[in-house]
Amino acid sequence: MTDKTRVRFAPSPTGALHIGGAHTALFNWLWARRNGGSFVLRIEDTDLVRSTGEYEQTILQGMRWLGLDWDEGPDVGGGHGPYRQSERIGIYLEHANRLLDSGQAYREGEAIIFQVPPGRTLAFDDVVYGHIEMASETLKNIVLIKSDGFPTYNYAVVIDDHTMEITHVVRGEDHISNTPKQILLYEALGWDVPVFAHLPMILGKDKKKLSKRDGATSVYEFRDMGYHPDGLFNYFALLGWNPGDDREIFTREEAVGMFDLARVTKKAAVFDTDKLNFVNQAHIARISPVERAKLTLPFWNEAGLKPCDRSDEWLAQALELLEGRGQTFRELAEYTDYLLSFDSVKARYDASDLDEANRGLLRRFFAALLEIPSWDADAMEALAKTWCEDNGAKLKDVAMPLRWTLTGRKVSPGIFHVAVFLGREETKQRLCHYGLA
RNA sequence: GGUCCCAUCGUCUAGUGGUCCAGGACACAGCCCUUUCAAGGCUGCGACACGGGUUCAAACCCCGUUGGGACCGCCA
Repeated sequence: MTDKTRVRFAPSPTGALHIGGAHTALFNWLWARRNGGSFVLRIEDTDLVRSTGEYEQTILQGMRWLGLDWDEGPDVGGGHGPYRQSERIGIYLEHANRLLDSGQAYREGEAIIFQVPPGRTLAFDDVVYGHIEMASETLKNIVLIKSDGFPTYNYAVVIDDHTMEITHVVRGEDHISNTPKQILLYEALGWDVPVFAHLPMILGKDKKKLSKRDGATSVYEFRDMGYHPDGLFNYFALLGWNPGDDREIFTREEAVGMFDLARVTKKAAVFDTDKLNFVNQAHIARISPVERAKLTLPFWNEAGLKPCDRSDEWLAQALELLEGRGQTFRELAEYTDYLLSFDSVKARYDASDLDEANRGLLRRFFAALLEIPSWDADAMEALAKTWCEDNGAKLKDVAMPLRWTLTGRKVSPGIFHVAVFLGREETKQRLCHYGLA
């Protein structure tokens, strides 16, 4: 016997780790860590046709990426195994036979079916949804063991949660209707019922269940789009829960310290990419420049920008130039492409917007700029301002063309800071390429 | 169809009978800053689904309506 909190996440390996599953896993993890309890990972692979070992691995990797570590599971073992339902067939059969012997279940062909007793009120007090009850006559008899010898979900989940000594069953709201059936089985087996906490569903923009139409649905897709696991974690935590004050940006550890199942909300939540982007941006901002560069590496590589030619320090500084611009690592890579490669500039800009009058003015200004004694942003800006004043021009008349020739874009960080980062020689070469120096 | 669940700004939410002509965040708009875009600051827009009760008093309690959703599989 133990009074230690034990929770579990029990995915079936029939696909990647999707948003709903990740959300459920995260809340279980939070509750386990908050209480110093154990987080158990159980694989519900009794659907022979759809389950694969490959998907199981994908789910495990997705959880690791999100930072959800488990204490017991198919890969790490533990004192309550095995952790794959397909390896627990004997246990299911043993208890099904007990039910057969006591006359509470009957055989139908190869299957074993539980006889639902009439006149019973099945009630439980959900941590999130409160008191819920259902009359037993609204239930059909429950198949325990299928003709193929494998247990059904509603039966296996009861056997497993009890034998694994799960104290809190934290799962999606779509299981509320299954709970009365499971309570019936707990009682028939003579077992205590665990605490139930159902979590609100996560919906797509159309307020329907998330589907392919809603874009990314597996956590891997978020990784590949450039989200930081801490950002996704933070956003998921905010879906159906809040700390009770105005804090919205927090680390995993901070969330553990604040989490409480009693503060979980009941209403289904719509997944909002805008808010996720905001939260992710905040997490990108709080990590160190070196870490930021490390996480941006794959996206620079993907864009063919050869970050390996640069030092870690150089890459970190390139990113620091962005000063908060960019909501994903993918955007960080995109917004710094001109720093790593002049080719990306040439592909975007051909200087065809400049007429001879413009070029004349710009050549005179850039000549002065390239001669500046100290290659420093403040000095450049000061020089540019006085030069423009003396020549009847506006600062943007020279700043924008400089921006275009250096970055190939109409928006960028402060252009003199870009020039400083690029260096006097590179700046000169880019200006020369466009015939402006 | 049966059973169950849900219902505050476009979205995430605070709110558990008076302190709420409803607070925060994202998004959106405007202003400031400014060489552009962000970031930051300020301002604005914007909700208690509807109808009945209960009460001196209701976003909060009760009933109904409407609208969503889930489950009702030898899927999980």
